[in-house]
This record gives sequence, structure tokens and C-alpha cells, in this order.
Amino acid sequence: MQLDERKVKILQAIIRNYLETGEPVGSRTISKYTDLNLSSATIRNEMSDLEDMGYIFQPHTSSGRIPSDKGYRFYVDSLMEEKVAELNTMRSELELKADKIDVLLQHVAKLLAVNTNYATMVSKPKAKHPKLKFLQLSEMDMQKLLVVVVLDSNEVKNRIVDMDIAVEKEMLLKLNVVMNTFLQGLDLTEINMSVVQQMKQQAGEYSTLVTNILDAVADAVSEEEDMIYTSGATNILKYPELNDNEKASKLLYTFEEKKQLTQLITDSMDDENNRGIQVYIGDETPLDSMKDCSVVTATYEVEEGVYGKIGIVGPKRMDYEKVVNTLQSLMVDLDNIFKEKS
Amino acid sequence: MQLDERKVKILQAIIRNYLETGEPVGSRTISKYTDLNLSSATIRNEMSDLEDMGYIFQPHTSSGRIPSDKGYRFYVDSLMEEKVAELNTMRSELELKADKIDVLLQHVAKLLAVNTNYATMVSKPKAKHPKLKFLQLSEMDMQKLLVVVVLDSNEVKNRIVDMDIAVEKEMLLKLNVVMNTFLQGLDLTEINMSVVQQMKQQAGEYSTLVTNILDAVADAVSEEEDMIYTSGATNILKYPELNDNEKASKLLYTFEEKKQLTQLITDSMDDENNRGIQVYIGDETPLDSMKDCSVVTATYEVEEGVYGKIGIVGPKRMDYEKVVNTLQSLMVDLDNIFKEKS
DNA sequence: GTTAGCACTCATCTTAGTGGAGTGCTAATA
DNA sequence: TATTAGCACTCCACTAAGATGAGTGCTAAC
Repeated sequence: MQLDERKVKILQAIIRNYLETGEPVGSRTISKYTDLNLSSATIRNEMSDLEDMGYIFQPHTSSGRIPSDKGYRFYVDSLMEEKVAELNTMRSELELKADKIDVLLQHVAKLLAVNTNYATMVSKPKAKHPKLKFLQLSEMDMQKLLVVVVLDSNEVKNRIVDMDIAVEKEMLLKLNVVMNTFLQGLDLTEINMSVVQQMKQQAGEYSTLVTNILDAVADAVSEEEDMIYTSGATNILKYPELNDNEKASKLLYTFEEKKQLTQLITDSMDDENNRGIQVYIGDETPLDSMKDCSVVTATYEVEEGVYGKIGIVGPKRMDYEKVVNTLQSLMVDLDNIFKEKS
Repeated sequence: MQLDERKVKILQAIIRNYLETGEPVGSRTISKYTDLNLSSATIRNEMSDLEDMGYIFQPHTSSGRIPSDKGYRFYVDSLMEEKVAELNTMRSELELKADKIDVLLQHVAKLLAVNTNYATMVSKPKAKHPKLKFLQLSEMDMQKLLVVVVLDSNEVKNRIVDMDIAVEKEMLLKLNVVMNTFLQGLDLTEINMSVVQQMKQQAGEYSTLVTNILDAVADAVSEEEDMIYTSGATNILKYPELNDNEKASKLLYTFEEKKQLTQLITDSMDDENNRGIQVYIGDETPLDSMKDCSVVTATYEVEEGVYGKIGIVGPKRMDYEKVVNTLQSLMVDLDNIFKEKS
């Protein structure tokens, strides 16, 4: 059997209607509210076909139909085709005041959640191998040394290092210069034993301090915690089909913990093909707690090799059209914001 | 009528039982499971008295009794009396590596949530008027200046300031010295126009830069965002009495937003009498979304004038005894951790 | 190929009935 | 006088039995 044009129209009508109401949709509804001018009986025949083909199914005998995962998939795919062209032009080249990026991304998550009424997540763009821009060593007190690490992305991190022996001001200045000379522009993989040895040599009796500082730097650079901003998790409770209190609970927990979300995002990010907008329906999502949901993610590229993801989690009867459009226009907005700022 | 010893015992038995089961408790239950050896009829009479006095009530005619807010209040107060003495010795003097404090507090929130099965929150200790320990100005690139602000509490913040005119390395060093000389040890209220003027004078043509830097410093010092760490918010769904999906939703939202939590905590913190452990029952809580809950908070003092709060939110039938004990022992643990670290 | 019509299914809502836990009251007892 | 046993009563929670209605599948006619 083949999906002719009429079947496609009916399928789309069924899905759209279901997205609105959340109720199984019957043949009479479709026959009344479409421009097809077909009787309910005809629709019934077509629906029966669509069911055989696996696009829709009945939750119980003699109820209306709801879209299967395959049905959603078809809907999304046909929707996507129209959008893909635009999407390719979407790369936002964001390089902005990095100290505000946390606030911004949190804001984006919130905005998206408020606009869509779904749960959202935004991951912080992270370079695979961030390079060091410079270090700044300052004495906090007799025993403590403040190490400020500035990355190529203008991200600033700081660590406090214990000093076993008192270090004179001049020595500190010298250390500062030495370490910067050696480390500037390097990423973690490039800081090898040879480099370390040379630095230690120059530091003389303070070579242990150098080791401690390097540890702190490595720690700061590789820190990954809290890379994800979420919002609207409570929106999940608005959808009866997710609200069986077992599922909702698990889902909310996933959002609270965030750890699994990181996995979801990094998983989908490693795949080079997964740029642009991606839709996971039901079982397609990598996370167990989301098997009854749909997840839409979008990748954005801040600069060469630095990607972040924006994701939306909602019920399978998600308003895919709106979500995709919102994601897109959000990207454009982001683009503008970043351009203004930089 | 008076609360004689027997009434107290019966009231406590009722509350304990209700805490365990979550069901209204009847006279027969009490007569069987206490060492009072009274018949259910006697208990009934006493219960009737307790109801008249407002400590318990029937959710509907001829059902068992459940504690009223007043009943909980009595229970908690009599519980507290035993504990207050210990509590006064509890102040933990935490001064630790400030860069790890975020992680630590998040961990505390989680630990507490896992142990109690309630929702928890921990506020970051914040001095009313934090003093500046020192500043560190570094050049990021031609147009950007990195300002690192270190507070008395060893907290480190950074801001990026735009430079309109290029600044020479030497000038930057000088500015660094000048600003530190003037600002070290001051809090925001002490940086007055006189101080600002003197600094500007020394800075000569770079006086606008000084203004910008000061703005950044003020911004960094007064920043309050994300002062609260939460965990276990999803535990709320475990309690049927909160799970009417309207209430649960609001509660979870409160935890997601955190803004209101800040209010709850700062509200209770301003009151000088509210040190130590505090219990809000039902309507006593300042937040609307928690009118059906109980909230237990504990204040901890890091150093003179620097307080933080730990809070637990759960159903009114909270296991107050356990919560209070847990909060206490957690304090002790914290104490030890901080002592090791500092 | 399309449609009208009819018998059938099944979730949902309503209603009535039942059981049980619990109370209040009264009269008897220690 | 305080305590207790006993009984009538209340009301929630649960179940079973219709009633309703939306929706289907199938057949025969157009």
C-alpha cells in the first residue's frame, strides 16, 4: 500500500488535531474539519489503511486514533524538509562578554520555556580543547595563592592554591611571567612533560608550587560542572499523558540532577551529522525517563569547533511546528544579541 | 480546660502515629499502641477535649483525628525544648577555600535531601557588607580589562571592563597599586565620593576607566544571583497530601525559580531572634506555595556577621524529630569539614 | 470509489449499595 | 468520680450495575 496524497492529508489532519486536543481523534472529526469533503465512512477506510501501515493506532478498540511514533516521525520529517534550507544559514557567531554568558543562557532557557510551555535546557558551549589565554597569580595571604585562568573564549576561572613556603613578591612576579611565557596559547594536551620541566627549572626552589599551580589550572580548564541550564521543568506536570506521577517524577528528577541531560547533549553532539535541528520521538530518545516524550534539540556554533545545544522536552503530541519555528527565531535573536555585544 | 500529662501523651501519640501513616488516627489505635492502658472510649473523651482545645481535628465527621497547625506547633515546641541547649553550641565556624564553597553547599543540599526525603535548600553565607581584600587588574586584549575582585571571605569574582583608550602596561600596574591602596579593606558603603575623587586624580587621563572599574567592582560585590542551592524538589511528589497537582506544581515551581526561596531565607534571616533552628508550620510559612507544608530552617554562622541558612520543606506530617536531629548532625559534620579544610 | 446506516465496542460517568473504621452518647462499673 | 462497654449513627472508600456517547467495522446501495 502506498501513502497517496489524500492519506498524507488525513494523517496530517489527525496529528494536528491530536496535538491540539490530546484526545484520540475520530473519523467524524476529520470529515468535518478538513477541506477534503469526504464522509466519515471514507475517512474510516483510510484510517484503517493508515493503521495497517503503522502511522496511527487505537489506544483501545473502537476509540479514535492517535499517532504512533512512526506517525510523528513522518510528520516531523515532512515538516523539516521545508525548514532545512533556512537552518543551514543559522550559525550564530557568538563571541561575547564571557562573564555574562551564564546569565544569558539561563535567560534563553527561561524564555524558551515560557514561550513553548515545555521543559527546556541549554548547554554552555564548550571547546573540546580550550586554550589558555593567560594566567594571573596573586597573593591572597601568606599561605594562599590566587590563580586566575583566562581561556581563549574569554572565560575566566579561579582557583586557590596553598603555598607551603612563603613566596616573595618579586618571585611571584617572576613566576607569573615564566608560566605565562610557557603556557600562553596552549591547551591541556600541549602541556607536556618537557614544558613542565622547563618551567620547574626556572622556578628553582618553588618547583612544587609550579606543580600545584598546574594542577589547579588543569582542574579549572577541564571543569565541566553545571554546563547545563534548565527551565520550565514544572511544565511537565501540565501534560496529563506524562502525569502518571511515576513518569513525571522521573522526568523532573532528570531535570533536577542535570547529569543525565549532559549525557543526552554530549551524546548527540559527538555525532558530526547532528548539527542543526534534531527531533527524538518516544523511544528514539537516549534517556529512559524520556521514552514517553519527544525531545527537540538545536545545535549552535559559537565559533569554529565550539558548539552548544538547546533542547526542548515535551509530550509526544508536541507542537512540532511551533517548537521548530521558535527554536529558529530564538537563534536569530541570539545572533543579534551576540553581534551587538561583541 | 488544661493540658494535663495524659492529654499531652495522647496528643503526642496521635501526632507520631499520623506522621508515620499519613492517615487520620482513631481512638482504638491509640488505646492499643500506647503504654497508657486506657480503653478506646476514654481516649475518645480525651480526644474530644483535645479537639475542643484546637490541637486536633477531624477532616470529616466520624473520621479519625489529625493534628492541627496548633497541634504540630505544640509538638515541635516541646521537642525543641530538649534540643535548644545543644543547638546553641552549634555555630560552625566555616572559613574554607571559598572557591569550593559552591560545590560543597550543593553537596550539603543533596545529602540532606537524600537523608530526609524532603526538599532542601541551602543558602550561601553572605556578609551584609563584604569588604574588599584586593583587586587585580589584567589586560585581556587591547580593548578588554579583566578585573578580579577578592573579598574578605576569600570569595573571588571577576568582571570584564571595556577600555575606550589603550592603556600601557606600566599605567596598568600603577592603577593596580593605586586602587588597591585606596580600596583595600573597605566595603561598598565606605567607598565615598572623596575616595573616588582621590583615585581619579591619581589616574589622570584614565579617570573614566576608574569609574568603569568601580562600577564593575560594585556589581561584583553586590551580586546575589544563585545564592541558593536546592535539592530533592521532586521528593514533594512522594507525599499524597501535597500531590494535588496544583499545589505540587506551584511548589516545584518555587524551587525551580529560587527567587522566592531567597525571599523566604532573607526574611527569616533579618530577624536577629531567628538564629538556630526554626520551624514554620502551614500558614506560618511566608510563602504562599508552602501553606500546606512545613518548613524547618537552621541558621549557621561562618564568622561574625556572616550567616547562611539550611532549609527543609516537606509535608506538615514531617518527621520533625528526625529532621531536627539530621540538621544538627549535619551541622556538626560541616563543622568538621570546615575545620579540616581551613 | 464513495456513502449511509446499523450493530457493536468500550471508556467514562452516574448511581446505588456495602463494609468498615470511627465517633458520640448512655448506662453500668470500679 | 473516672473509666469502660456497648450500641446507634456517620461517612468515606470501594464495588457493581446501568446509562451514555463517541467511535468503529461492515454491508449494501448509490
